[in-house]
Amino acid sequence: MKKLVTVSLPYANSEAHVGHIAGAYLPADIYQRFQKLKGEDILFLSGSDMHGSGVLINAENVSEDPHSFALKYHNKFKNIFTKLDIGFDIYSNTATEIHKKRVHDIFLKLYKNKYIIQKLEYQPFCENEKRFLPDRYVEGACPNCENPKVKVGESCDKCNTFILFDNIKNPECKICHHKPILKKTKNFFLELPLFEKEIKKYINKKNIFRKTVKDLSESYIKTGLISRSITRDMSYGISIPLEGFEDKVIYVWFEALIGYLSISEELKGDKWEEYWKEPSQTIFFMAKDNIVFHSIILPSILLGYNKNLVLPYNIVSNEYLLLEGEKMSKSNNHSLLAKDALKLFGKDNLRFYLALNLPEGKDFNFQKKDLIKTINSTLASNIGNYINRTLTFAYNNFDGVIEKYESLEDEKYISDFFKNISSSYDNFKIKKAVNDIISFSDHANQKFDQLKIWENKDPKNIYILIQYVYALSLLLYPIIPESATNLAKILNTKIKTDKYKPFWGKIEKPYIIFPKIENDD
RNA sequence: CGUGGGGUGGAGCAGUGGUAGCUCAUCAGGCUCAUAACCUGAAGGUCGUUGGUUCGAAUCCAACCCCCGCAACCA
Repeated sequence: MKKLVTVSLPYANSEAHVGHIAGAYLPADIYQRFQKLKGEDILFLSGSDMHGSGVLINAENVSEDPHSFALKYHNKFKNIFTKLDIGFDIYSNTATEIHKKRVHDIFLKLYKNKYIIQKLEYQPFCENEKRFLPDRYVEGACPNCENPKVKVGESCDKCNTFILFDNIKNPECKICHHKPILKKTKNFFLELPLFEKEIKKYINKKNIFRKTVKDLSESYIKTGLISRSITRDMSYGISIPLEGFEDKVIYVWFEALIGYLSISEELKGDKWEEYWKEPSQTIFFMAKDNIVFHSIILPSILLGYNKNLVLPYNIVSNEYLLLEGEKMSKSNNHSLLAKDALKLFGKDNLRFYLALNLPEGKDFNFQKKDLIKTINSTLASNIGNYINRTLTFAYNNFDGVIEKYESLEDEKYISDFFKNISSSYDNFKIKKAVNDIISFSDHANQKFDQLKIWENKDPKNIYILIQYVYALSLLLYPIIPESATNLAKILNTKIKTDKYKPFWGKIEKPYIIFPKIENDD
């Protein structure tokens, strides 16, 4: 079956940190790797979001051209994903011609169908700077408590009043402190209320959604959907495909969502729609702040554009990662970039630790000390040591030759276990799968003791024990592909299935695949 | 009543109606094939508080307490 697996597009104005990886990219990769093992036809994609004021402002700060600035960060993302074995079929960006064409096509179609309409509205404008002022560029005093330092679009720290341009006192331009005026401007609006009924029905039926996804979407919809402006007075971004709007661009959140379609097309050409139509499923991984874009706005765009396109089959969101007990923050220099974590711990140690602790249900506190402890006690001492003691024993006592026997009890245990894991993955319980694999390794270690192979040196026993090693190579592959592949090489086999079948044959000289991390405290 | 999440043995977590679980740490045994690794057993929890629903509540409901995020870079 065809499945489209995507991860939300990262904003090309900063580098990936461990939170990005744990919150979205790693769980998506593990999921898609497993599905590929099962033989599903997976298209796994993402790409950098190249536009938006965040990119523009950051680029201006360092006096760079916004496009080359974004491209620089795009390449950094691409590079770190490759280094972390996030196995995208395509990682592109939203600055391509294909993307622009698709956005224009969708924009015009929605416009023609009156799902996008023009509205005149008044926006704060600074005559001194000769520019429209986005929300937070207008400062003033709170209308309720007179607190002199509030910004439009935020809540007052003191009394929690939400500040609007309509109610702020003594407004001034943040840049030059002149008083802004209201100036008429024409913008385009996406008429979300037209989709409200269908979206409500859609979300209601989606029992596969995690609790947060459902709750957040429902609470967003509860108060009724409102039209949202999808254009901005800016020079950087995707142009509006109508005459007379050369000084405006399409707002980034509208166009970035379309990236999923255009990037599909970029890789698959004319066949891209096959991944977006029945019976294909589309699955979106992201952190929790992106939920409503995917559960409400993307479905609305799809409904308005082409009724044959499927709505998201699942939206898999994760909570946040804390670092050493505190929220990550660049300005406080409290952040761990993915590339630094990679250097410190190594790819598979990092992947394994994050996978075991994915913030699926609640925030997870990433601690370096805990990582070292966890890797040493589970991946090295439990799983790694089991693999090593078994392989070494086979190599030293049986010349690495595993003869075929039968052990129905163990073979059944392993097959049943595989079914369990498969159902965990299919239900997007990735963390549970990783935890279960550790229990599997526990069971294998117990088996080793019970069989007392060092006394009897029975070839049937090594056959039994090696079944667990082979099983581990398959089980670990989605989580730590490189190490699992190395293990498969020792076993002289290849990883290409999610099903367990009895294993025998000649193995290569083993070595320690999962060394401990030296603690240099 | 601003809002979302969370409060489970020393630490980190799982567990959404039916005898409280896992990993680490602690203690006592065992084993020696292995990365001083592995196995067995023990101790340790009034599941934030109070009240309610129920034959039965960590799990459902209500109220309250505490912690974290919700201004900016930022998933």
